Amino acid sequence: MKQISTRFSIAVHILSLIAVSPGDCTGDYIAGSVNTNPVVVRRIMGMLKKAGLVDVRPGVGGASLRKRPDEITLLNVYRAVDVIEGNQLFRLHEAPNPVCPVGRNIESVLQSELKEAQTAMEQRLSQTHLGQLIERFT
Amino acid sequence: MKQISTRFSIAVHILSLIAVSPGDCTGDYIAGSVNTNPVVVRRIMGMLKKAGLVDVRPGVGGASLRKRPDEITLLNVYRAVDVIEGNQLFRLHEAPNPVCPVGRNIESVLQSELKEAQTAMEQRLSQTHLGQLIERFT
DNA sequence: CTTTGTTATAACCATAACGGTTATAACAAG
DNA sequence: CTTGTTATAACCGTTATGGTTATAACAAAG
Repeated sequence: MKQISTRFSIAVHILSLIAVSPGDCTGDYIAGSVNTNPVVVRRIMGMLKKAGLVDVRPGVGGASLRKRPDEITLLNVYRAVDVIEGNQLFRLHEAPNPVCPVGRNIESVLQSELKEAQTAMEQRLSQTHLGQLIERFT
Repeated sequence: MKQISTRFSIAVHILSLIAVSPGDCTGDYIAGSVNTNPVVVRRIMGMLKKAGLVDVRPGVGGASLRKRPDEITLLNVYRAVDVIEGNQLFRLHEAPNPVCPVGRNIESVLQSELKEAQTAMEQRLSQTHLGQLIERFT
């Protein structure tokens, strides 16, 4: 991966729209604001639904939040859209040579060290919630 | 991206090997410890060289560090192997609809917020240096 | 000068993620 | 029954990735 997928930023966009104009949030309307295909939007809304963040029903247009905006953190969204694999931001090369002291230990050493870096990032994501963002969409 | 490329973890592996057994660090030897193809190793060593971390010369086998292990942080390595694009971990969807208040502002709002999360991660990477790692390869 | 072991790099390939697109089915309300 | 919607499968072009082969250039030893 060169970059984390736009699914994340699109998901934040979607949730912001629902928070701001709960009335008209059909897939097509949202797609118009995001500037992408409605199917892309619905795919992501399906993930947000599965994560318990939004309420969408087949057939009936419009979506609604299942939590208050200040209860939805960026980390919640990030997790919902399944944007990194197996909750491991860093991929490690596999099966280094166990005969070599470096090869034998690098996996566990890096694992713990990189996990801390990942946690620092996620911890920062958890400090921002949707409520703070929509204040800035005036 | 689902995950950050193994180039990063392989680069740390390479640098650790050079720090620990400076003598025999040919591309083939390193590839044996990493358990991959020598060309993959040399590609990454080329990046480390370009970043000024390592000294390698065509023809002559063996590599050496250009800085002390405690002067090489994980962030230096991470930057050297060019593992994320344009120094932006998070990719944003482009050209949201400027007519919509959300579409008009989401880019800048997310940009600043996500940059902070990214910085938190990188800041943590910068706190660990190669010297600390090789202590743990006993 | 030639041989040997190396670095450097281009080229190619299979795999997978991504985001867009079309098509089809199912559902709800008027 | 019609209309507008959600849900989802299927396909496609683009790109990153990591492995592989091949070729050139270089340096040291003989």
